[in-house]
Amino acid sequence: MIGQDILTDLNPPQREAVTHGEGPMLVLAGAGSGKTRVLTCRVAWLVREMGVRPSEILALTFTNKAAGEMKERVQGLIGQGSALWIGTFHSIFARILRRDAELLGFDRNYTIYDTDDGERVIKNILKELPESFQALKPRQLRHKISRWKNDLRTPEDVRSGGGNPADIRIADIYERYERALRANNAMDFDDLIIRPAELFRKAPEVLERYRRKFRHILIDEFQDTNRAQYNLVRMLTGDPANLCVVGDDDQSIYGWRGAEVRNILDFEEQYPGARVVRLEQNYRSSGNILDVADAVVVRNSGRKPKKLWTEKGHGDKAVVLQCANELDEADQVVTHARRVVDELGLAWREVAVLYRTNAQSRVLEEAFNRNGVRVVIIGGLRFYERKEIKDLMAYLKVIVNPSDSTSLFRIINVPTRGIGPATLSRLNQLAVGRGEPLYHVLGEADQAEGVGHKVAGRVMELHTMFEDLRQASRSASAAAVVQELIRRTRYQESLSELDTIEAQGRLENIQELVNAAEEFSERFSGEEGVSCLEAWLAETSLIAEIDFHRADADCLTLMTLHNAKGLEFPAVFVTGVEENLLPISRAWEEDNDDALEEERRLFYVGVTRAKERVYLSWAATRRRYGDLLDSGPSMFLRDIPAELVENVVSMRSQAGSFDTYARRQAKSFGRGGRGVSPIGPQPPLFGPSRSGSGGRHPAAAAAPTPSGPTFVPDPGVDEPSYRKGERVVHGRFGSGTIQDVISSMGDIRVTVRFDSGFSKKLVPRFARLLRE
DNA sequence: ATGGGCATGCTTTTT
DNA sequence: GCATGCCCAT
Ligand SMILES: Nc1ncnc2c1ncn2[C@@H]1O[C@H](COP(=O)(O)OP(=O)(O)OP(=O)(O)O)[C@@H](O)[C@H]1O
Repeated sequence: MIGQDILTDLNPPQREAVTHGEGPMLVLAGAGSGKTRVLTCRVAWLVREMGVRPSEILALTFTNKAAGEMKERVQGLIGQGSALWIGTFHSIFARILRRDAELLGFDRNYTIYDTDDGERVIKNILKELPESFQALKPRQLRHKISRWKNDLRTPEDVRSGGGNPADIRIADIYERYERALRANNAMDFDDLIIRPAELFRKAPEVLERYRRKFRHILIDEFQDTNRAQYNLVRMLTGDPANLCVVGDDDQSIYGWRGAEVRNILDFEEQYPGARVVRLEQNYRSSGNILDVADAVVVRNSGRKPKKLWTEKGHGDKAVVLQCANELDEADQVVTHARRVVDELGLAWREVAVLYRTNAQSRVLEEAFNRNGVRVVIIGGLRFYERKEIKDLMAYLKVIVNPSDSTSLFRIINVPTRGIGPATLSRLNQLAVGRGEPLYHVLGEADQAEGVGHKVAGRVMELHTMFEDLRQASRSASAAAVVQELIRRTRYQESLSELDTIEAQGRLENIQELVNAAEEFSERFSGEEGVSCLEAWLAETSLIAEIDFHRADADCLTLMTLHNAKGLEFPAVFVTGVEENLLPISRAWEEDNDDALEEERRLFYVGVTRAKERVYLSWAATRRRYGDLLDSGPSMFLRDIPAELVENVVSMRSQAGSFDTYARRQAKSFGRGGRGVSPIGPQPPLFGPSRSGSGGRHPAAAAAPTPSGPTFVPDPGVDEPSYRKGERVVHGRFGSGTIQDVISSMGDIRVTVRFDSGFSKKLVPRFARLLRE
């Protein structure tokens, strides 16, 4: 039978999806059911059996790593594949944009700005605005603007949309931001999705070209596409739409960045006549693991019901680790990781430790290091976000795109070369006066008013260097340019002279960057009209930390739950399964049930990464912002049937409850030291266990403590009731008036209108509100 | 121009 | 609690 080898390892519904002919198709299925495998095999099938040329297939994945793996596997099946367009939305459309950027008023060599660059632009804009704008935070502004862009709202839309007055002011900043990016010949991440749609509208012939080119479009992790991405795909698909999307609404975990689950839920309406394939057999996890994950996610409303089954049997129970604090938790995780590696005969690379926030990684990392276990941490401070790396990249961006003044500003005096703020402002004045980018006046620094002879000379020297490197970059490899850049800026020397441990680390990173450039240069086979350096910059701008993740070193992996999506490990630890952490407390934001549901899905994603064993750990107290936070087990743990779980209570946790008890006693009786009784009452495993946190916040420290000998704290005591119209003071937001009081899920939430004009929904228990 | 000292904000997740 | 960023003194 033809195509036999492609279909061999597929079950009947998978085959149905792989061999589906023309027209739209949705593969909607739970975790580990082989969706990604379907997509890969389908690409191979289209080429081998349907006569589709590789260059006519567009496959969109969530990460570059997933794209690489898919490419590799397809190549294995069809023996070719370099012509395939497989990549992330961002990298594919960055490429498409590069070709026709001129039609949008950008140059082909445009720079891609990351969030940090975007914030710099906003900071610059704020400098030119009156005092009343200065309280706005660049970070939040950038986030807000990004959301608007993803929702396809222009500054005009925001202004006329009848939003609150604050937003209308911010629309001005938004408009300036867009102008600034254009002046810098730069695009941010959102532009990479929005601008192609703009291009297609402006130049229908370009759209037509790509429509004809991409006869088949396939999308993985469809539940995490946003509105702009959906729109783009909609434009590109013909009629009938040869569009195959694959996803799981239960794994939608990027709502906070604009992803729309509705894209997948409404697919059948949007593409009438779409074939829907459901996969129900899970090949990854044992039964208990699936049941644990299901028990939590089943509580979500508005999901497409689905039940996975497995041939693997129940397998091991999930192990719930109750710990005293985050240090204890880390020790427990290490101990059990050792044990499971031993019991199941695993390599360290087959174990993953997951957490909700990057901040949790530090304690875990240290515990593993102490115990001689090598770990690799994904995320947190990313390689291409380190200062020394960003500096060098900024030079390269200027070489490729001289209009990029944001990058030029960044490095014009790094390492220091005597071009101080005064010089800079004069140069800038000259440039602005001429309506040119800063770079253009570097060569004539001696013409600028008030710039000394010596300094002007240095500026012109810098200009010469840029020009030389620009010249060289047309033919030389990226590696050669980087090396020459480092030599001429004396970047390494300037670091070595510092002679600190920190500088040592930075030097190593620079070496690492040179290696990366070399590796790329060897791989670079030449693209029409694109230099090696340009191609390398484009790639590095869109790289994610997870893309580096390789299975070669035998290291245990530490990463966030988000980064774990799409991966699988024999043993998985989901840590910090506590109230306020998973689900995370969002006391400072608008509350809605959607957020809680997304937390459930995050838990679901984490648990379903496990093949054989899953551990769920929680700590009774945890240090956060330097405050001690009493949290208690996550509500998710309560949803798991007892028979699926094995409970382990750490030694310190047993002793710790006594400690806590003693501390409370000491507090309420005004005595220090430990209690006398060696046997403290045990706290209930489930149920509230909170108190005011200590630390630098007087409001919290003033919380009353329970006085009786029973341990169960009285939740009413430290939660004074609030009334509408009452005046309160918040540590950060200042004073305001209570607008509304609601109680939901056992929490009291108040809406406060602060005198500064902002309204916030707050949970008084966390928000440290004081009465005025 | 550097470096120490202080203040601030941050911890939700990232292409 | 930590990291960054700003200010001022040198
Ligand atoms: N028909 C099959 N027979 C045996 N194993 C399979 C089959 N289909 C998939 N698998 C295996 O099941 C595991 C999960 O597959 P895959 O990653 O494609 O699932 P997925 O649906 O994309 O998962 P998730 O949504 O959780 O990322 C992989 O190890 C894969 O090799």
